[in-house]
Amino acid sequence: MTEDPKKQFVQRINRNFLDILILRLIQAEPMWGYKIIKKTESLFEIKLRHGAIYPLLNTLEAEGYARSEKITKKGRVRKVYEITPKGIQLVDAYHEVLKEQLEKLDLQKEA
Amino acid sequence: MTEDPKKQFVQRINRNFLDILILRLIQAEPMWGYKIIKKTESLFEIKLRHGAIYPLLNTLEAEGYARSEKITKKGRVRKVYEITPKGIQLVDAYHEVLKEQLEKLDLQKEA
DNA sequence: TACAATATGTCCATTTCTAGACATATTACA
DNA sequence: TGTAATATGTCTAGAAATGGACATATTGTA
Repeated sequence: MTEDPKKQFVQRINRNFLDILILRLIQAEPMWGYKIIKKTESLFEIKLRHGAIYPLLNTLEAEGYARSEKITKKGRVRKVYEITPKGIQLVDAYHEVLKEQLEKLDLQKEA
Repeated sequence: MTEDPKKQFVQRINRNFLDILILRLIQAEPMWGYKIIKKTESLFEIKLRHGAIYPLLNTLEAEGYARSEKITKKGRVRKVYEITPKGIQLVDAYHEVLKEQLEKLDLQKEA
């Protein structure tokens, strides 16, 4: 019952801002869906469903936040994604909002 | 519609972490549902539905994150909520997670 | 008198999301 | 040979969230 609240928040953040998580990961280093899943597992101990990841990657590309290139390596076809300038803008906007939120709530505590 | 991405993030955060938003507001200053709605409007330019706020406040109290006191002022019955130690713990956990997330993603960029 | 604002609450149809199954193909390894 | 791992994709039943209506009571104001 008393589940670790921190772990729950990690799950909530990654579930609700999965698009941002993906964009940040491919911003750090271009990668493909399967690797995003593995990376998230090792970084955050969160298992992403591939049934959620692949459609989302296609959506992000269709909306211009990412672009992909098919790369065949040892018979494995990978769709390697990289972030676009529009995607970078989105991630930056997200960071700005987080900062603003924290600032506003700090001011409140002072008042 | 010039879909301002920052405004959209504010909405997403406040929608998905409404419980945390409320706890932070009542941590800064004890208040009641109606005031939370007005405060959020002025602080974040986000309109919260009272149909979402009131049941959530009751849930937060039932789960021990907040406690309330009925105060009648000029014929207006207000349920003034304040945060509990358990609620403070939850907000702290949320902050820690946010910090950790940012740290991990900074490391990635260096790698 | 009537309408806006303050204040709290429930209910429900629609929409959206989630978990997980179904589907396919190659490589690595015991 | 068979199973695990790599790799990408679709589909859907059930769960959850959303918007907004319904409901009630008081105060302030035009």
